[in-house]
Amino acid sequence: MSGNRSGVLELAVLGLLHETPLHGYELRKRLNGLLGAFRAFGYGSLYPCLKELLAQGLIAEDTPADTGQAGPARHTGLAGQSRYSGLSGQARPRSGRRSKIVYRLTADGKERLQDLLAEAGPAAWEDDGFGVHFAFFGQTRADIRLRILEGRRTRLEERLDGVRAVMSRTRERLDSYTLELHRHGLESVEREVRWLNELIASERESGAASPPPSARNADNDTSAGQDPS
Amino acid sequence: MSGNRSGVLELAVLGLLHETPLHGYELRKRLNGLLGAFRAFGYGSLYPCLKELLAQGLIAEDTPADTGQAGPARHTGLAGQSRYSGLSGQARPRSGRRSKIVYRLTADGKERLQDLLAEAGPAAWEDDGFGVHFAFFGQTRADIRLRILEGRRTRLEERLDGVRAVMSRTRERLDSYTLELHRHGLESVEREVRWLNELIASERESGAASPPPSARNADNDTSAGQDPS
DNA sequence: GTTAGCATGTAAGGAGTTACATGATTTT
DNA sequence: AAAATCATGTAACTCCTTACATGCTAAC
Repeated sequence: MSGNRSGVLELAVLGLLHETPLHGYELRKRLNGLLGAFRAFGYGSLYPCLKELLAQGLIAEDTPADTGQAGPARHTGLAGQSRYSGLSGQARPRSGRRSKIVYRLTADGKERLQDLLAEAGPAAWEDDGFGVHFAFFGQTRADIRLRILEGRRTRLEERLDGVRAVMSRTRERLDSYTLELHRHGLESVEREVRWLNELIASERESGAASPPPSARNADNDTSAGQDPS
Repeated sequence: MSGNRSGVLELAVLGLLHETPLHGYELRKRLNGLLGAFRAFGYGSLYPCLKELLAQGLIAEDTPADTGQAGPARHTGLAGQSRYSGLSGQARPRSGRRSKIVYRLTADGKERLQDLLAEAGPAAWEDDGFGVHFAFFGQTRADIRLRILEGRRTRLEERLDGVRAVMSRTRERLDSYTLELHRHGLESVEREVRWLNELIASERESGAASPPPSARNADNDTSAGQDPS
């Protein structure tokens, strides 16, 4: 089966494109802005990902005619119908010549994004996955947010237990550097647990009125509408 | 060009085997004890790694009290030893055929380990690499330790700069969750920088007498000697 | 007498990474 | 006109993960 891209990148790309259509280069900058401290992607990761999302029909190339502006989508160029098919023979048979390729979410892509955002399992608790999911909490249902935060906390607490067990079991064998590493690691994890506790508390507080379990699901306009402001 | 294993695992395995010969199963437990909070490996990673280290001649199967036959004594059954003291001791089978394959470092392996420990470049600054290198600081030369700590600190400070730049550049575009993610990430990194500062200070203090640049290199007992029972 | 834990592996593949290659546009 | 930066891509590779397959042995 072809690469079932289910990693961090897919969610990040779909999430960003849900906000506004973008071309690859700009997308990468926003990506690294969004993920900031904890993850960075290069073009060598991004473009193959876009290629495959395109192949799966989750995103589409935006033809110059239909997006008026959408931020940096200025294809002022139109520049000389130069050679677009150099070495690899495959000419890009799209209509207007443009130097940028602007991608937008398709209806399928929006659906897929919703699925990913509704995912509250392991993929959303692990280090990387959690970061991206958290970054898109603004688009995530309140009950899912809570489940993810709690799942993450549980995950970290298991990790704490494991480390503490090791530390007491093998106390005398560890040299001082290893010990210091564990001490610091433990402290970091404990700190993140406290952070999660605060977030959970504030989620519970602000979401006290909203019903968690109801099958609320109301956003899929299949129509193209990338609203042109 | 077989897989030039240059990742976290190689160093961790060589480092652990330098302390004492071990078989795979036990090795993995120590591995996950050593790396504790920040990394975990399964057998599916460990055994292929051992296989390749063996092929490269960096480790060797230990034939304890070889009872004559067996050539390549791969798990020839009927190990009749009494239970060894579980997890704490390395009192292992002192007689008969083993069902375990005990690995030890070869001379080449020791050399390779020294090379890896002397590495103070990017591989030793990145998240994973740093953790392992730090875990073996006890076997690392003092000047290398310092270089690694400083390199790591520089790396983190660059990251801080990057995130801060993004945060001020795109201030109004970030929703509150993304902002909170960045805030927390920033704080975590700042905390690690402070930790590094303390470590660096204490390294400088305690190592003030030792000469940093001298090519001191002094440990190779090629003699084996495991099975202390 | 069957689970639970010890012990060793392999095949397939996932999720990117690195290094490279090329051109267009803007700035100096 | 040169340099910087914008912009898009590919091939090969790395390093590990998942799922599977197998058998021994100790304990309940």
